[in-house]
Amino acid sequence: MGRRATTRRIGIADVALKAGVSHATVSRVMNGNFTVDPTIAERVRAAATELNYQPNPVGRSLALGKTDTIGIVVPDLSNPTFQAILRGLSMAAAQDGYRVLIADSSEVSSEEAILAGEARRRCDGLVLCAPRMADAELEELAPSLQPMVLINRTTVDTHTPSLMVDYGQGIRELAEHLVGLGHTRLAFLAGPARSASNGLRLAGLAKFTAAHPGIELQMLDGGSTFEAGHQSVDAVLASGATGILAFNDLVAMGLLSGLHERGVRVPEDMSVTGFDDIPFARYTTPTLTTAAVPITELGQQAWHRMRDLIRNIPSDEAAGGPTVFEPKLEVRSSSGAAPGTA
Amino acid sequence: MGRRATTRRIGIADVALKAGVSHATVSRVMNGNFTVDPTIAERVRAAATELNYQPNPVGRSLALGKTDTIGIVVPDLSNPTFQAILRGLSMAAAQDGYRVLIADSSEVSSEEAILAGEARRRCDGLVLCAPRMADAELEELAPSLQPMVLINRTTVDTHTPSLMVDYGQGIRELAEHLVGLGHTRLAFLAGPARSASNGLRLAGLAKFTAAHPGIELQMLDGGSTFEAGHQSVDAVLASGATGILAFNDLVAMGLLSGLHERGVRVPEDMSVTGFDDIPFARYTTPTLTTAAVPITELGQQAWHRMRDLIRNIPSDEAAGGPTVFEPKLEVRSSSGAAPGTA
DNA sequence: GAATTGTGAGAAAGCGTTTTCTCGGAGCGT
DNA sequence: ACGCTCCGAGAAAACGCTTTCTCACAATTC
Repeated sequence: MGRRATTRRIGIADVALKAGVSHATVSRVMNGNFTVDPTIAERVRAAATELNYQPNPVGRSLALGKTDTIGIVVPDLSNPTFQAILRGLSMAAAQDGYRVLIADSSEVSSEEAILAGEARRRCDGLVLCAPRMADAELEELAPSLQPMVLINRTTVDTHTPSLMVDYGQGIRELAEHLVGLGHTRLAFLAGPARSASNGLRLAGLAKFTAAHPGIELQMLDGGSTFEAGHQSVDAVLASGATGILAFNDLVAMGLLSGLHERGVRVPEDMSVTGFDDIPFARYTTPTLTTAAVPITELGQQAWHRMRDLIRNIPSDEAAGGPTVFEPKLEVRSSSGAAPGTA
Repeated sequence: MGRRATTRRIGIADVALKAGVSHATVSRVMNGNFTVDPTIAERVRAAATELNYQPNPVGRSLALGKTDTIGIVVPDLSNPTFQAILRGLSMAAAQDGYRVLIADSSEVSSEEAILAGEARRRCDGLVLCAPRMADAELEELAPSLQPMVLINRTTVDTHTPSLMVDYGQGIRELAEHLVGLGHTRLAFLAGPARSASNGLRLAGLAKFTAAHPGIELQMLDGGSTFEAGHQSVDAVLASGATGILAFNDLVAMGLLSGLHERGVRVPEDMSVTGFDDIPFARYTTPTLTTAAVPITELGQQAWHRMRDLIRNIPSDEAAGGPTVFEPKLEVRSSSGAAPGTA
């Protein structure tokens, strides 16, 4: 049995004793059950405040079968995208009296499954961002994680809400934007190879090239970080491209920084675009043209889906497939007319 | 009693039944208690894996009196500083099998106390970042939140570990750095008035001015965000100062961006410094001179202190006052010789 | 005035674990 | 062979709460 090392925290029993009633009555009073004589209720309340009684949430959770907590699994907490999702989720959940437990898988996909399971068991639901997890594993895991909301992933079973960002469309719009500025030689600074969202971008770009046979589009290896962008300066310059589509804003910023060091002017000599529209994108020099993803809102939506799942267990109005967020082209000053254009 | 709406999750009882033993034995096996006949242990393990049994952490927590979870209260999850603390904390705690529950007070200091209490009750300990909370309230709250680790705050009672950043020293070094570059007219773009860390910076600057009677230092109202920095361009230009000490990197970046729009060259016409050395500081244009605070490490340290608190309840080796982190001057290219200097 | 309904509060049964207590039985010494 | 110790496993209590069940007592009705 649990040994409480220190002086026992004061519990419902202490209040009951002090008020001269039973535990049950104290519980009823604390939960606003009105089948209690006002006189007694007052006495209980007085005792509770006097003892500064605070119900133990663990006992409560055990009895109620719920924890008022949801978990979120993210691959990397240092990534602004996941920070924003977490923030949106946390704020929205807090509005409804729920807390958020975080689990950072550190990009280790084997950890994702374990962390997800552990987090789920401690919580009433799970928001899963697992971009690297294999489809098969996700599919297998999904049933045991319900209720769950997926970010940028889907399962075949329809009752797992899914929030997707249309990266393909976004990157396409950015490419079109560059073409509209007269660029004919483009390069895509790709993200991590096994990233699901990178795959979506590639698919979008495939459509783009199909629609624009005259435009050259090179694929450059990159990554998802500042450093990756910074280190790819040479490759970018060697490519001869004048319009660069970076995997995301971080990469674009790294690239911007590297180009500045090399004396390459943006956008006069070269145009650079990001993706995500993280808060910093507005304040780079030059300010960054990007595709804005309403990430915080996405986190918020994740909570709303989760809330629906938790509340009306039978209702399944979200069966209309994944909710898709369309990125919005955000033209700033890192993109401009191609060199040699009037 | 708790009604389980859906089909009951499989519990210890199911395993016991299948293995033909008692709950107790299953528990013993699951916890690696070796006073169990290996034959039976194997049988139990087989039953457990076959049923895919996963112990319910809530029941476990109730029995054990611990949750293997710690809480962190932050004033604003969109602030990179707190994101970094959270990350360091979360990663370090995960190493030891602990999880992190987050509570964002949204800068509402009245919320801080309530959130802190709620989080604490659900967890084994609390890391508190409450820069706006009144000293008296903190002092009053502290006993009920133990074990607790404070960030950038202290209590009079000595057994609450405290992690402090020496903002005063950091801002002083930045100011000295600017003076060393020949600047004689400086301005400090202050942070939120009630912020504890802003107070520390002001104290540091007071020492600075005392030591440098010949140097002019103006105090400008600012804030703690990009926007604040961006909006203070006019005030900065009007001040006539050539060396600007921004409250933090965010403000510095906003200012940098605003100055660029106005055609003011940095560092040729004006030097700008930040504070914190957030990851982005390396990639601004120009790269930002700042005082580096090892924030992630601070989060990590917070966990280590917490771990000590949780493990050896009596031991109190940390009684040597708060741990102070000294910011390290990080000279980059946003600071340079004062205009008109050889 | 006796039977019936209603009301409010205590007793007790969970929720799912861990751990103490207890006890049957095997092993050993005399 | 008897008694003692030791060991392994089941019974049961405990963790702190919620909620059903139950029952005493008061209030109504015929």
